[in-house]
Amino acid sequence: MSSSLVIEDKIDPRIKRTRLLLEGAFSDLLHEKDFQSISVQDITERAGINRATFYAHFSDKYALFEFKIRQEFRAEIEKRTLNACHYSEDNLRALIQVVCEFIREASGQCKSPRGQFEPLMEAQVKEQIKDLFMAWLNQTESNIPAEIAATAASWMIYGLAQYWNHAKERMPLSTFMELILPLVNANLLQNEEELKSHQG
Amino acid sequence: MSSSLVIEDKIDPRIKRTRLLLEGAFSDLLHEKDFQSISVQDITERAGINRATFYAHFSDKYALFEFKIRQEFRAEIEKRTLNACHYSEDNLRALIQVVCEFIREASGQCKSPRGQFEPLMEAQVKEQIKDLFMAWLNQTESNIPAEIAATAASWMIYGLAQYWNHAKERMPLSTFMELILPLVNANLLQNEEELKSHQG
DNA sequence: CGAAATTTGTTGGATAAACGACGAAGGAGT
DNA sequence: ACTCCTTCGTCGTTTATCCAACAAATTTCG
Repeated sequence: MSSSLVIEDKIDPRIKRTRLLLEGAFSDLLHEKDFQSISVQDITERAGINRATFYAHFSDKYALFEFKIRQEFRAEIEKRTLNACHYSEDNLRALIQVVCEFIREASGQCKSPRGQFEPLMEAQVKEQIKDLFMAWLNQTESNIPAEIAATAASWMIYGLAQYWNHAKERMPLSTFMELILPLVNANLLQNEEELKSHQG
Repeated sequence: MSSSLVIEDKIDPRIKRTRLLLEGAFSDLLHEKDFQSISVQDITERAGINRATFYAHFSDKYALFEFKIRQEFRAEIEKRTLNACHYSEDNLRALIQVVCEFIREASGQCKSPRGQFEPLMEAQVKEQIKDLFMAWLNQTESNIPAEIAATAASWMIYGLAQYWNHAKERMPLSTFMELILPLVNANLLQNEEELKSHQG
C-alpha cells in the first residue's frame, strides 16, 4: 500500500501527531480568516503546539499549506488507485474528475480563495498531475518526451478545471467532462502506438 | 476560574495531549468491548501513544478509568458552578440531577456496565459528592461533624441515583426528584440553625 | 494439566517537543 | 520621523515521549 511516488518509512508518532495538529488548526483557521491574515502564532496556538516546533517542520505557513495540499490531493488519487495503474481513457476521466472536485472543495472551504490561496494550490496540484502522467507515460516509448507531454497535460487539465469551477453558471461535471475529454485525449494520442499494445 | 478543589498549574501541553488521547481511545474502546477485555496495549495502540508512556501517567487501566470519571464528573459540577457556591435546596437539586444523569449517561455509553465498571465509578463519584458537601458544610458550624454528614449524603444520593437508573420502568427525573428531595434534605436540616443565617 | 502466546510493568538511551529568551523585521498610530 | 506592539526566525536547555528489550505474570488453547 506504499505510494509509488513517496517513501513513507515508519515515522515517529510524535511527528505525525504534530503535523496533524498543525494541519487541523490551519484548516480551522482558513474557515475563519483569509490566508494572508493567518499568522504562524495563530496556527501553533490553535494546535497546542509550540511555535518553535512549527519551524522544525515547516519553514513558514506557505510550506505548511503546500504540504497540506499535496497530501490531500495525493489521498484522493490513491483512494482511486490512480497511482498504481496505467494510462487509459477511464483513468484519465477519473483524474480530471478528481481535479475538478478538489478545486471546488478547496475553494469552497476557504474564506477568500482568490488571494495567495489559489496560486499556491495550483502549483502543487499541477506538479502532482504531472508526476502522475510521468508515471503513466514512462511505461511507454514515444516520439514526444514524457516530460513534455506530462507538462502540457497538467497545465491543460488544471486550467480547464479552474475554468469550470469559476464559471458563473457551473455546468454539470459530466457534461463538462464529455466536452473536454477529446481535447485532452488528443494530445496524448500521439503516443498511442505503444499504448495500444500495453492495454490489449 | 480555577477549581476550588484542584490546583491546575500551567501544565506541559504534551502531557495534556497524551492524556486526552488515552482518554479518547479508552472511551472508544468502551463502546466496543467490555471493560475487562480492554488491555493497556489496546488503549495505547488506538491512541497512538507508546505503551511505556502510558505507565508514566497511569499505573494501570483502572487508574486511567478513575481519572477519566473524576474529570468528567468534575466538569459537570463546574459547568453549573456548584463548586463555587454554598448549600441550598436549589443547589442540592442540581447536584442530584447531575448525579442521576451522569450515571445514566455512563452506563448507557458502555458495553457492559455491570462488570468492574460501576463499582469503580461509584467510588469516584461518591468521593466527589462528599468533597462537594464538605465544601458546602464547612462554611457552617454544626452539631454533626461535616465529614459524617457529607459521607451520609454522598452514599444516599449515589444509591438513590443508581436505583433510579436501574429501575425497570425509569420514572421521570423530575418526579423522582420531588420524591427524594425531602429525604436528603432531612438529613441536612439538622445543621440548619447556622445555615439559615448564612442564606438570609 | 502444560506449552505457546499475549500482556504486563520496567529500564536505558535516543529523539522530538516545550520553554524562554533573543534580536530583527514589519505595521499601526502619533 | 518616531515609538509601541506584534510577529518572525533561531538558539540552548529541559522535559516528555519513543523505542527496543527484558523478565514476570497472565491468558489461551490443545
